[in-house]
Amino acid sequence: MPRPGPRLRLIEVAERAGVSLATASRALAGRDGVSEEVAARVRQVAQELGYVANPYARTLAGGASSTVGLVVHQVDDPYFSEIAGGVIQVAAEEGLLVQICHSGRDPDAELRQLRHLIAQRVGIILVAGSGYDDARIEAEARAELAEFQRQGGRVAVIGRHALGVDAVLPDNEAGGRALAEHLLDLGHRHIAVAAGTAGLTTVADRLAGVSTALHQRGLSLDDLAVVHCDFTRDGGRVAAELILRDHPRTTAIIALNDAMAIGVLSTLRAHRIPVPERMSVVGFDDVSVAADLAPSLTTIRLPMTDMGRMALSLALKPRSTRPRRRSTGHLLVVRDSTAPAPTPTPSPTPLPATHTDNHHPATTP
Amino acid sequence: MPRPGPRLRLIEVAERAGVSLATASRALAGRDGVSEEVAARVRQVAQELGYVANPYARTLAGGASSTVGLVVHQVDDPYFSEIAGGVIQVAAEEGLLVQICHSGRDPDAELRQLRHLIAQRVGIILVAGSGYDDARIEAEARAELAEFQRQGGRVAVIGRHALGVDAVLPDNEAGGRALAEHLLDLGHRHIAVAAGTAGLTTVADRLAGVSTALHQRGLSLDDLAVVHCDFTRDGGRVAAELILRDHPRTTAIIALNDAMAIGVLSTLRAHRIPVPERMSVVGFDDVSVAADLAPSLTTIRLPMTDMGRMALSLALKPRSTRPRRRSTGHLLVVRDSTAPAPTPTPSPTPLPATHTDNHHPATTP
DNA sequence: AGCGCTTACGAAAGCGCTTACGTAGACTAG
DNA sequence: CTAGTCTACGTAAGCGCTTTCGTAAGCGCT
Repeated sequence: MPRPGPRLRLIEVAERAGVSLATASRALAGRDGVSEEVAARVRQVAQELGYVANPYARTLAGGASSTVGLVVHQVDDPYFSEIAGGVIQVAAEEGLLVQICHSGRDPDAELRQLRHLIAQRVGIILVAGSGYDDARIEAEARAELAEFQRQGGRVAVIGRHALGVDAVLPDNEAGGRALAEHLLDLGHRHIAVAAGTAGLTTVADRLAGVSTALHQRGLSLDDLAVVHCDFTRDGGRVAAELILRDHPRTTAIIALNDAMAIGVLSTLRAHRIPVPERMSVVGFDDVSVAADLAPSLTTIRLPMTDMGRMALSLALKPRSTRPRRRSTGHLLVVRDSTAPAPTPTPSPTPLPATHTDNHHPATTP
Repeated sequence: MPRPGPRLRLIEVAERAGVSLATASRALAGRDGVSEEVAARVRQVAQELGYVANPYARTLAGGASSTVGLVVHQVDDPYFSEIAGGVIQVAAEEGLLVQICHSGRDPDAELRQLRHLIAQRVGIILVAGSGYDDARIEAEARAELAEFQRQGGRVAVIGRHALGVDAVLPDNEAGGRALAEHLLDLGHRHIAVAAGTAGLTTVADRLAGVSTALHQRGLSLDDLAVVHCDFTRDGGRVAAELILRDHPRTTAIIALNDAMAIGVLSTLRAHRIPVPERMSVVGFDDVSVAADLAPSLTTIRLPMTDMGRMALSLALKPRSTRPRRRSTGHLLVVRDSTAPAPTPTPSPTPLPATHTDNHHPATTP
């Protein structure tokens, strides 16, 4: 088993292979200008010696930096940790390093992190998480990233459309529509939305989908109570309290992500409101615990891990003239938290919930 | 607002401040040998220009690398993502970068990642997650880390004791004991353990705690059914199936982490076995969803985020002669998944569960 | 044979920083 | 007043790599 000595340098490999430093470098980088025979020998020696190039020297000397910077809201949010998992998988396959930093869903902090990553000369920047409804911030971020790309950096984002770079776009609008249609099909007419902070584009997009569905069914938006709180579990708790207080006729709550849905369920449980018999609840994202809640959560499945993989794969391709876009697709997963709307005089035996999937697929397929 | 130009170098800062390159370097690094007056001027200029040192050049030139490598099983496991969150917090405060890689709970992969990080010349290595009951692997890892430290690297681990480095040690044994005592107090006498893979030290330690508690109460281990499966939710599912099949008298299941507990609950629900009325279930870790499950999960709370913070803080201190150890402490959190053991002839109205905490504390305190 | 062209390789110049080492000038000591 | 000691700073030598440039050899062509 090759044990890399204290500091094994390329020159050692080169000498051992009987070639010059330059040739060894070229051989290992797969550049041409080296005969296949010599290249093979160099690789062989490097392998035997367990040589790993010093990335600092390599980058300093002008090679592309092999580290990818990933900006997320918080890694300990399941949505982002799954994305990060996907990114790390691909990075490992490609021999890249992943640096993770937090934006804390704060536009200014995000911009700072972006600048920091650029100053650190990472080769690839990935930004995950909603954009902001703030023209100044978005413009600055856009300019910063454009300049970074002009200097050879590669960028991809997940879930934002206004940055002029390759993007993986979750089906927010379509998912919102599917959620609303599902509830409408179940007969709900008094629907409330536990929405995240106004100003997040993800929130706006999902909400737009909900509105569209209502419109198409000829319902006015007056029937829709929208409550904006934090885009977190605690925000969901607060939102549910507000909905119960201000919109007592509500029979279904759409939480715009699973974290909020968990908060909503928690509040409903505290108020002893049976779900789904008296109140249906839906979430969005399908984080892995959604299937294990009680009741298990009807939600929109987004392929978070794949989104992470896709984002890095996009960034790895040579840059195209126009920004690429990849849609994620989505899937309505109906579980136990939704049921037909209660009739004004509640039926003694409520119908069982429509039920297509009670268990989450294995986490390690 | 300072916008770092294409490539702003230290020499520019030095010239602008009217000093030499060396002086500028010393001033920014806070070395002495520079008058406070000059140092202040240099810092001032650097600030104005938005100068950020090129970390590759800095590291190559012999300065300590400012990146910390974090090895976890999987970031998308809540246990590890919370730890990672803590590490990232401290890193941000200290201006460090965090590189995350996966070991996949595979000893060989972990060793590879370790070597890779060392080859990448990170300055600090943090390893989170159980150790392995494999003398060869542990010895190799130990040797690798010792050599890394000999060359000035800093290391801290979370949850492993055999590596001869600073360690943050979760209260696995004590937690296991507390769990078992809780169930014994509730009158359970036929207890089963859904244990993770044999060979993980975390599993062994927690199990040891359970055994100790049984012994102290004068119970033989024959009353304890231990089933080893994967240390994951799916492992918990399988374990529960086996327990139901092979140990039908069981009235309480100790899952050695929350992931397994979630799997256990899932299987019990599928079998329509009421929890906690007919079967009590406990977990370990208190991941943030534990409070939101149905029933909410009685478990041992470990301060994962703090563990991450502590680990990096330890590594940041100058190395001590003997490895430091920090215990995490633990807290038994009793929720709704545990209740008194059912009497052989089940009482018509089972007692309500002991109940001290039904809600998880806010995620962003 | 002589010319240009290509191919395979080596020599050497940096990349942007840190840090020995050298050297003024300002002291104290004898 | 000279020798020794600090202190504050500049000069220059790398850190380990990539890459430009130069060159010798091999090829086909006139």
